[in-house]
Amino acid sequence: MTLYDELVARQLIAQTTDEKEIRELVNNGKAIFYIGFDPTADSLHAGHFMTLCLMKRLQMAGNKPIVLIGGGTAMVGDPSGRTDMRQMMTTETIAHNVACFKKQMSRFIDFSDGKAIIANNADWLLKLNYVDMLRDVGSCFSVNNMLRAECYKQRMDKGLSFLEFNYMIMQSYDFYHLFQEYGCNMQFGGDDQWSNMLGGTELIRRKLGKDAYAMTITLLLTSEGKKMGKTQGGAVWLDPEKTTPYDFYQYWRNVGDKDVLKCIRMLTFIPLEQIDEMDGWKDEQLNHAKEILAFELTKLVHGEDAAKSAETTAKGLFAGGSSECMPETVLAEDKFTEGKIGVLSLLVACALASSNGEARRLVQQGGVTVNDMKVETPDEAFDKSVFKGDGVVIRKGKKVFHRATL
RNA sequence: GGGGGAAUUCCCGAGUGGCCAAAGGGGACAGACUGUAAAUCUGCUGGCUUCGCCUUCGGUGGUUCGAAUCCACCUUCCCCCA
Repeated sequence: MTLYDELVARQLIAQTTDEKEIRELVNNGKAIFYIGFDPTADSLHAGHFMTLCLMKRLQMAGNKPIVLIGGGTAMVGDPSGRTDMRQMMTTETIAHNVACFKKQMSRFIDFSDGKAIIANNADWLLKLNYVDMLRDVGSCFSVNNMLRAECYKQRMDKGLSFLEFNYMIMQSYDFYHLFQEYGCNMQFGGDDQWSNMLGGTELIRRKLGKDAYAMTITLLLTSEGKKMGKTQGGAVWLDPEKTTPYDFYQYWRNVGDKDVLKCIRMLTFIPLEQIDEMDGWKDEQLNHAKEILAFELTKLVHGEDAAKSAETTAKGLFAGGSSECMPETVLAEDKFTEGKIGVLSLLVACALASSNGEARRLVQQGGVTVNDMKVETPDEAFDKSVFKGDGVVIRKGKKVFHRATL
């Protein structure tokens, strides 16, 4: 099976400008493609993960990836998928984020011997002169067309600043620049980037009379239509400091039934034949498929050891027993009053509740268990001595485990 | 440049002088059921020393016994005209 067919089989491809040509380039390792990353946070998140995997697949087939860090475009802010204006970022923050990205990406992309390139569009965008720019590329864009683009349409009554309106032009300029500088002939991106990407191919055609291609990747949505990789607390990060490997594992362990196979197909490197076999799985087996998904992804992001440890921890905890590996809080001396600590303070100290009120509610609703004993009243207090040694295992709800020690 | 409108708790959105910690929905969280899934039902959703008190309704001042609600100025946004 060719690489392109595999991408299709994995349902990764959403739209293409010229399927035949792209197939040809990609399969023969002739694509020099770029994908843009906006450095809006100091870590990549689960949403970037699929993109990184795609880059890896393509690189393994001999194609050359260009990671384009949007240090310049971040100064503008992409309005796509946004109902409000992005917050402007300082140059220092952007530089810091860029550094963090580079580090995380090297896990997926091989940057040795010029097999991949990292570029930062701040290097050329920030130097542009306004009038030159207008004359040079501004004439190639039709405002009428731009306004028809989906990403702008959504913003027509919510407000769209001129700053953001220019995002498409910046992104198009990037492609144009990379085409000339590195012979970059293809751009990939999320499906929400489609119109921005077309802007680039169009600009190259107009300015240089040459063809470049664009392909979008299916956005990974849950069966409810929400973006995958988001939790109430925000994104699922790839940085173990921001989302622990255990939590990362748990996120995938808990995906809905309907989404499991889709995730396995799109995100893992498990051979397609095996995936097809899993396709018929139900109930118990399907539940097992989630373990596979969680394990595979954790392995890819955090390494095999971390994945194993996350798996063992999860199995230990959910099988009823306890386990060594779980988030832990060391209780400071001043949390105790006369050698005791109340449940409410305990929950707050372990960050299981954000306030005493929330802690009280949890207890009243019967959601708190300490060392397998349900806490009945908010007045309950624990003697300092019980925290000695292995400490105390606190369970909030069904899934959140936490250890408190001295 | 002129005219009209908007800003409410995590989000959407009611509320136009006291009965407002603020309807309703969504989300989140907890309980029951389960497979660490989904669906469903229930509870819950500002803080605290919790039968009471304190801080919130874009910002700053003001009117009033009393303001999310009225007035002034400011900020941001939307719509119409140019």
